[in-house]
Amino acid sequence: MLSCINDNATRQRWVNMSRYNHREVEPKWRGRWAAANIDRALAPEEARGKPKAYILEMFPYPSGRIHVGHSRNYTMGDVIARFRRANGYNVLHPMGWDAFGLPAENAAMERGIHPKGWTYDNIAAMREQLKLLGLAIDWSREFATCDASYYKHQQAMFLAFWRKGLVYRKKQKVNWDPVDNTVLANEQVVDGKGWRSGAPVETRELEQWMFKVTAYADDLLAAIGGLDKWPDKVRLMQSNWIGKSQGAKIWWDIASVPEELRAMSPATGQSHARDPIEVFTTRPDTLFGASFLALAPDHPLTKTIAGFRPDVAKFIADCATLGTSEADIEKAEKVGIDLGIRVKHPFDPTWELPVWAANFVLSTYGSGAIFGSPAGDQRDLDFANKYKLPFKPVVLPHGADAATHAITDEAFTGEGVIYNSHFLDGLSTKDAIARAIDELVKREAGEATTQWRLRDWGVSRQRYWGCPIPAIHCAKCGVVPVPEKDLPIQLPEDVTFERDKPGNPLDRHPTWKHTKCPTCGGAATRETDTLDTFVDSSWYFARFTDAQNETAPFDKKLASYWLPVDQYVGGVEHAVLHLLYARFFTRAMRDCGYLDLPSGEPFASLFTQGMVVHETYRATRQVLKPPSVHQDQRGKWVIRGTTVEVTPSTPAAWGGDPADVDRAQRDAFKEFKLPPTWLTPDQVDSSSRPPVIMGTDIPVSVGPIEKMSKSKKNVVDLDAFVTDFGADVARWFVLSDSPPERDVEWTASGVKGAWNFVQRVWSLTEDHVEKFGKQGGSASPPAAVGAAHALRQLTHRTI
RNA sequence: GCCCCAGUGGCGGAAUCGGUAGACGCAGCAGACUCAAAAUCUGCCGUUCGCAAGGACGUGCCCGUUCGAGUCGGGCCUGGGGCACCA
Repeated sequence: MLSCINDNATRQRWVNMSRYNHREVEPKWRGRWAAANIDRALAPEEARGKPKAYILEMFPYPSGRIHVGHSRNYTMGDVIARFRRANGYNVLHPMGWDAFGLPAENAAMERGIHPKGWTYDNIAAMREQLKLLGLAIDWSREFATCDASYYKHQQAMFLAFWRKGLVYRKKQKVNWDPVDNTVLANEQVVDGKGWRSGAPVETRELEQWMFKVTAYADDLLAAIGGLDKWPDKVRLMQSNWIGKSQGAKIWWDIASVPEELRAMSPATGQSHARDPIEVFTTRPDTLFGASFLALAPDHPLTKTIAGFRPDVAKFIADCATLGTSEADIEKAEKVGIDLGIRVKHPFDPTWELPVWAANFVLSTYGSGAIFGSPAGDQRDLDFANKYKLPFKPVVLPHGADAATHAITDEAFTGEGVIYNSHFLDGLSTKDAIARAIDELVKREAGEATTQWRLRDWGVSRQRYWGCPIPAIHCAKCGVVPVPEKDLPIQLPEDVTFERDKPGNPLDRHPTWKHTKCPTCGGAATRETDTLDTFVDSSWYFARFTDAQNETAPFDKKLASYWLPVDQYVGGVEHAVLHLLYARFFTRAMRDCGYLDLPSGEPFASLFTQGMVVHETYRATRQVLKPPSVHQDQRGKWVIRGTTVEVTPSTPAAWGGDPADVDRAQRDAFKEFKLPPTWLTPDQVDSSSRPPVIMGTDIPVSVGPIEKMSKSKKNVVDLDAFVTDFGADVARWFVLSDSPPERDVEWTASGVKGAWNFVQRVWSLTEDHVEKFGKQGGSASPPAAVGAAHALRQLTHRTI
């Protein structure tokens, strides 16, 4: 934008106009930069002493079109990349596409198109839009994760992880839609029902592929301390997610069980009628306040009881309709059922406690069983009160009187002095925990233990549009890896997505899964699960360092030169999962010999940018009459002078389908309904209050200011904006309007400010050139196409 | 429900150690210049009472610590992100 104008005629024209014409300037410089190839990262041996700088923004999912909300992330990375280059760094600033995922299959199902075509079409459109922004990106390294040339390396790495013992198979719960006969993602479960079928969701257990993230739990936690260029909030979220807690395992001996359970137990070996129940607790100091044991609905013992108790079976089924989302499970009303088992208190064998199943106990944490100590835990207290289970307080807050302190509706979760607890009386919370564990060990009723919240990563997806898992199921040899020479296992393209053909298209494909066992040569079937798309994004940053490599995921030397990423920029919504998985994957790649990176940390510095938000607009429901409504070129009924669609009501004289009515009859429509749909900002005139539909006086209701999203239609399309105002206005606005880590609200007044600023900068330079003329060599170095020239422009840009 | 973050004029925000709340900017309004517009320049710009001088209130809410709180402590409220199959 500050670049001098070398072309005299053009300059004269603009000076006369005295106005910055982005429609000429921006394409011109984009073309020059592309021709000079200034954005190409240098190979290490070319760099000759330049320090490296790897700048990366979280790569986009190709959902369709880019709106100005997306542009902030890339603009921030772009500014850093240009600044580093101007400072003499060898900069790697690449771009690619996180291209596998559910939306492509949804589009395929809804519109009868192929996920592959949909995805690559979107990529083509979005690439052109991104280029309009004039980003300093090394496009020679572009790839999409759905390219077989990318995922074949992912398959090879999967096999390497498998050999290293980081891959295993395990039963996992999934959401099952009994009508569509398909596995549902959590977002596809709405109020406990499948989003398409509306049928109550069931949970099923499937044998799934797992990555052993917990093998690195200690290191993933400890290394957070060294990530000093990460935001504190992200480090805290990661620590909490890994969730290391010290506590105790306690084994509760069985006192009595229902007759049916005793009868079905074997005389020797493991038996639910005899084996103690294991629970994990961080508060063994409150053991004397125990009131009950609670098991997860899918605890093995609960399931066994359900075998002869229909009420327990129904309880399990009811819990299953909540789906697998932890948020849904914990928000549900706390309910439980007495399993008819009694256990002995570890410190007093004459004290018997009931064993319940409860919907708030998670089978995925600890042993899937807890002991309830109601006075010290709100959930336990609510549960005890609801089912009239007796309890007593055992922690006396500092300053409280033991004679009068009582717990009714509100638990006391803080620290204090233990009382009502025999040998623990008078101890502090901390001392009582140690003392209780000593006693448990002495009585062989428990032991100290470390518990992690972090679970292993289930990577199996029963979906088509993902990376095929390179495994073969053989009746004789079991599950065997695909030999590396047979990679890639490519997705078949002749698949169908009709709704009435349920399940995974890979699984029902007539030929694809049938193959030979690589071990015995007998008939065998391929694994039809594909990998979680988080796997694709767990190593793409390494692929960018050597994106064209055909024989390996990347050259070890190149990856070791560029990694770690010096500045990673992305949304805080990825603060836990994506970043944690990438940290795991990098360690796994290191330990499988792909990478020379002792720390195993992929991102040295992280920045989480704020969102771009915008007002939302909704049409207010009303009925319109014919003159204000007409049919546009596509045959849709719209409000005259707008693109807002309305629904024709059936004419009074005709009772059939409106689509069948002939022209004359259509003109006879008496009424059109404007439903309360979301409206895009360009359909709304927001200069009047209340805002109205553009070109009409129909009022619009203004909704909350939200993150720009397709579903709320509060998006400003990038193409149209750049055509009207230019990329620099868009870039300047998203950078200047608000601190980068905070949200920025896209407003007309903000755009005007950015526009005025760009104009002012332009006229400043224009005036300068007019008054003082060009300063010969210093303003325009002789080697105008060389790096010096580019560097000078970038310096100007960066100032 | 649990974990994390944010709340200050019309808007973005500033106030670095507890010491004049609203720097700076955007938008807006008024004026100058201009045939006119744009650009530029000047002025006004938290709410409220007042002719004015000046006063009162004011940093999401309540309570506390302090001579003094946007800032420190406790308790809330609202909005946003995440909760392991959206990406």
